[in-house]
Amino acid sequence: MASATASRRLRERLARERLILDTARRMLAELGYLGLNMDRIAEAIEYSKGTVYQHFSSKEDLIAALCADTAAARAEMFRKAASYDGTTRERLMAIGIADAIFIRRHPDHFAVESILDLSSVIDKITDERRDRWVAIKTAKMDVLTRIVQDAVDAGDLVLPEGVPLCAPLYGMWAQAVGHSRISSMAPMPHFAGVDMNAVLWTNYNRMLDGYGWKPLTSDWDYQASAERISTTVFGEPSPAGSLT
Amino acid sequence: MASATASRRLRERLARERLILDTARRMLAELGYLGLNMDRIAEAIEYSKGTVYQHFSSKEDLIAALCADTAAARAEMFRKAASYDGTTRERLMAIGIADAIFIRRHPDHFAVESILDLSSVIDKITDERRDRWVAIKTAKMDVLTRIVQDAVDAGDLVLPEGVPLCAPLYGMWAQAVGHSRISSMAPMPHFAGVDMNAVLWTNYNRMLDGYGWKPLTSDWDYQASAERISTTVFGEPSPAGSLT
DNA sequence: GTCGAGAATTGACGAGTCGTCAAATATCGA
DNA sequence: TCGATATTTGACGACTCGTCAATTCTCGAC
Repeated sequence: MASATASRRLRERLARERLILDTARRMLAELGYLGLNMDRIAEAIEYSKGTVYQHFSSKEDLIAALCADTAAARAEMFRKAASYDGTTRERLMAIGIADAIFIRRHPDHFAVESILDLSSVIDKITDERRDRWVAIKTAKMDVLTRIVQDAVDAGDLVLPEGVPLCAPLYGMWAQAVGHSRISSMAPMPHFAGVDMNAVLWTNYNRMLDGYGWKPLTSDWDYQASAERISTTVFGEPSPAGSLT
Repeated sequence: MASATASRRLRERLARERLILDTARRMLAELGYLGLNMDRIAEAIEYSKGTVYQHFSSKEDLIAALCADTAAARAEMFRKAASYDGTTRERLMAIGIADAIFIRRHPDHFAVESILDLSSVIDKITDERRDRWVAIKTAKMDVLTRIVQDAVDAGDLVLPEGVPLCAPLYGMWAQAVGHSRISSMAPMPHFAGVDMNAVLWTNYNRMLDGYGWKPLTSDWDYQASAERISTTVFGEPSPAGSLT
């Protein structure tokens, strides 16, 4: 039965790929991009370097795989969050909460992703992996765009003439990206003692209030929503801090 | 007269440093971080590699110098913008405009800065240069915090209990950072045909409206403000696009 | 004009890493 | 047991970084 052998082979291959990924993730967190070393990885997993290159075409390709690994988990959390049954603004909030919980679960994901943002790095990964990477991002945007569309259809949100559907999303996305970058920089004295995570949430709400996305903060207890979403969808306490 | 010789020496040294920086910037834009090569720089400027290392202690140190180079120009533009004589919200807007014009003038600055954000890279630069880098960032935050303080003092802005002064700044900063990062990624189909720069400005205004920072968008022509600030302070057309 | 001490410049070199590939080894059905 | 096929190996070539002993240059003193 040839297929039994083939299936075992595949299983072993996947297990080894997992081993490489886990080892690389640990090393990357510890030593950074420049410290990550293919020879050391090979040594750590007790295979030769050639075998590592059977799985990943280059060091950068391996990093991209690390990224895709957590990004898949992130996309799944997005999907789950989007199915939350509430107002359109609560559903958008659910995505934000999904992301915040994701960050709590995978604190070093964005440090890895920021390596890939260097154009000279992304140029070195295989085409399939790059395509998959773009597909994941696109799927997330689809989920989000759908929520805005629903809000407009339901009359919760009225976008002024000339403002595209993606505008409020873009505001949240840019803030989330900026937040994760700033968090990974050297701490600024101006932010000492301030819960920047709570500030991020405050700013989300201020912006959506500015768009007039109903129900407004003044008419709804979003603190309670955050707790409800967190526990219902993810079974965890809210990551949003105290909203204002 | 020994000082004449010394002064000429210094001048020559500075000129060569300029030459190295300009060459490196061009190469970095063209070939990316991984493509940038100390031997090639030395060859291009027609000096030896050892001489390049007289100026910069490592490849990463050179990149940090590139960054500091434009960052100094940016800080100067911030300072100029902050002195604009208008409402507190216009003054904040002036900073945003300064930054947008800066991006227009130095389109590849953030690509360079993002290299430095990799922790394993910043670890390799000299202490003085790192300190200078942090000092520039801090100075910019000082300018901004001052504007928010003035707004609160003037009664233009009332921050709810528990919201720190830096909150609205953080929202703008995070969006600016996120925007520059997203812009340098592979283009998303959801944004095709949309002027993301105009969207960024829309979002700034929505958020500040959400904070109730007076005068609100509904009571003031910020389009006109943008044009006025751009021409008055920088003698250039507004980079904000059409605001909504 | 010449000299020589000290400053500036050079580029060969050691160390380290990436990615390859011919050779060695392991697997598995006949 | 055997041989064809799949898998693994690690020595190797190519490349880059950063160093430093050797070389060249500079400039004031005589």
